[in-house]
Amino acid sequence: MNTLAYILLGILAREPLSGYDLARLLKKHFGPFWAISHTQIYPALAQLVEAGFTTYEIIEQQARRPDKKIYQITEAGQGALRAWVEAPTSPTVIRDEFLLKAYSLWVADPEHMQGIFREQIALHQERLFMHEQELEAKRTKYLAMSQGNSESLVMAELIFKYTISYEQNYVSWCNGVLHYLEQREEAHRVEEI
Amino acid sequence: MNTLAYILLGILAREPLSGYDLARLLKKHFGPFWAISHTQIYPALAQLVEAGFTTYEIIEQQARRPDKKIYQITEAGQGALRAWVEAPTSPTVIRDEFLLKAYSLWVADPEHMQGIFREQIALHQERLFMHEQELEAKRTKYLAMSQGNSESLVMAELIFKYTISYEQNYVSWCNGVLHYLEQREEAHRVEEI
DNA sequence: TAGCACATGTAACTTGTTACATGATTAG
DNA sequence: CTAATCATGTAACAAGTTACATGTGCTA
Repeated sequence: MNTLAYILLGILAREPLSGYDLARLLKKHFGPFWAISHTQIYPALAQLVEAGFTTYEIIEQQARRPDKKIYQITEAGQGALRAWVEAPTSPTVIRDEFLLKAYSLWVADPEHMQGIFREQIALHQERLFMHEQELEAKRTKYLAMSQGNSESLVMAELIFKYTISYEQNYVSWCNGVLHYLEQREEAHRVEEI
Repeated sequence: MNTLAYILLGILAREPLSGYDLARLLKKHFGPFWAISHTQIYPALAQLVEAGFTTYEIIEQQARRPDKKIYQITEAGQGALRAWVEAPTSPTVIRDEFLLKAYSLWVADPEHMQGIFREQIALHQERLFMHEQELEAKRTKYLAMSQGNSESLVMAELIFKYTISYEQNYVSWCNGVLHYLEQREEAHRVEEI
């Protein structure tokens, strides 16, 4: 069982879903911080079934669509998920290609790089906006249901809070570099006169 | 040429180094945000030589140590590096396993999870401290050399600034979750009475 | 005398991405 | 008529990790 398998288990612990639905949910909620393609999901689900952590039932579809397989977590699966959550996590590596480019920024054209940084800022601001909207959506959903499993919703909220602060930090860093680049250009111009 | 090759080029553009030295420098400076093992570095360097982006000279070692290969960036290599830096970067995925565990936090034992979060906080605080120290070291190095390629040092500084703010953000988020867990425990205790 | 620093590499394995494959329905 | 949505999968490839391999000199 690898991380992907536990991600799927974590979602199935909230509600039973098909592989397709899992892919969609993952793209929407986890897209920017853990991209998973459907080609990974299907073998992983088969693995989970083989390990006895999930079962599935085939739903015959109307309108002659391909049959659905709805996956459900088993008790063994819940135990495995819990063990994974409680186990120590090895330190994360960020692996951000853009930061590495920034490290070699000095070899590139400064004016061009201002454009590149503006692009990145726009991208992360868009993500920020998206996450803020999703947080709002979760909040209203949370208020609507006064009973039930509210804790799982609180955790989803906390994840969005993290991604929001992450994107805010990213944008403000990019802005800092951009200001540096602009200032330097200014200084160069003064030198020339 | 993949990202790894350009990372190596980016370092070699600053100073010629051996594979072993590259591995050491990468571990020290890039460790927490782009881990690279030496087993990846050697084939990548061979690839760079084949592409004509680097050359190397063999340095015979005293004390009967294995011979060193010192790699140097070529003009073609500098061009390739620049093209990579100036090219648009596809959006980063964070891929943080701990966040995914947090998403499934509600299935685990709350008291145990407080311990897990305290561990993470300690880890990231340690990293934060490390980065702050390295930033200081870069600053003194930067002030010491009044001439030369100061811009590459400025960029290295900016990277450390990013990692520092990243870790600060991470720690403060973990603290938020921890407070939530503590509060919830408190509430449960009151309920019981 | 055990382990670490130096120095370079290969091979097997795991994980993730891209391309391919099928096939109906519905909206623009 | 083209693209998107629904729905599941396989296969080839790229990237990254772990284990193995060699050999000396220094330190605890």
